[in-house]
Amino acid sequence: MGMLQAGNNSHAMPYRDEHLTMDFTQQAVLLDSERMTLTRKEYELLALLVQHAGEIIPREALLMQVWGYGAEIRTRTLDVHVRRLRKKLGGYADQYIETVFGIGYRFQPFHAPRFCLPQAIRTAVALGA
Amino acid sequence: MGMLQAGNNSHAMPYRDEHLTMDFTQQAVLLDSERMTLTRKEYELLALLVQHAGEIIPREALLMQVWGYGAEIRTRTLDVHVRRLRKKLGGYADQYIETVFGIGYRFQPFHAPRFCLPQAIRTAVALGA
DNA sequence: TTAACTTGTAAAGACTTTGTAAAAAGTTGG
DNA sequence: CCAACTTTTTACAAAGTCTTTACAAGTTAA
Repeated sequence: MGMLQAGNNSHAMPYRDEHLTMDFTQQAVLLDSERMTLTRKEYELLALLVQHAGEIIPREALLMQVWGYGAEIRTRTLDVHVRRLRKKLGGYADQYIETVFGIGYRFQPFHAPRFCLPQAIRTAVALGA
Repeated sequence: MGMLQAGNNSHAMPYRDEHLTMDFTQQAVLLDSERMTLTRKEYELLALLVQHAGEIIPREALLMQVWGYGAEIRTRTLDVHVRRLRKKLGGYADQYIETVFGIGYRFQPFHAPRFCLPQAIRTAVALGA
């Protein structure tokens, strides 16, 4: 259902749009064909967002999945990491990582249509599943 | 799955890119057509990295495969060997041997702008999936 | 509008990991 | 045994990562 999958998704299908490519097997990210070097936490955060592209991921879920924090922990480290990610995404930052006030963040594929299905569903549809 | 193969890979396919050639049968390495003389450990380290080009190899795996060390052993000998390898790779060192902080090292083929995806996935991508 | 709350940002600190040079230890062939 | 070469250790230096702090800026609801 709405649950985020836990654990290692290194076998997930690669993500690709006009500017961003993400290979979860090789833990490699390209932005306009240039290698992006991300720290581990940055990578895990981006991976989680990208693998749920189009979905709002609550702060709590991110802190849970990436940091293992429970709901009681108060920290600003997520914000700091989002900021660094955005910086590394350059001019596309605002396009890609959207803040959903009071809830969390959402990754949007580049030039996402107004109504956008999550990556997993789009992939399934494209494959005729 | 993600396991590194152990043992002797002298029969593996040779590696070749714009600057580097590696023949595992003859244990011969050429850098810009010049023969590179590597010590045994240097050769084994480079061979292991090259045979898994594009993949991150954890320090532990390298220490296991090349040195036979277990996870408990603390040593800096891997770093020293990487350094000497890089020195012998000259100006291409940083291009070829990437440090993945907190994890290990990764050999990248020269000018590898795109991911090397498995055949099945490349086919799917090519078909527009 | 204002008060309460949420997010953005810069900078600093604590800590861990990696790089490097040099010396010590181990190995090999003559 | 000696000399040359290879490998490992040692001891720091350098670099990287993550978190917190403190405050600015933005958002919402009354």
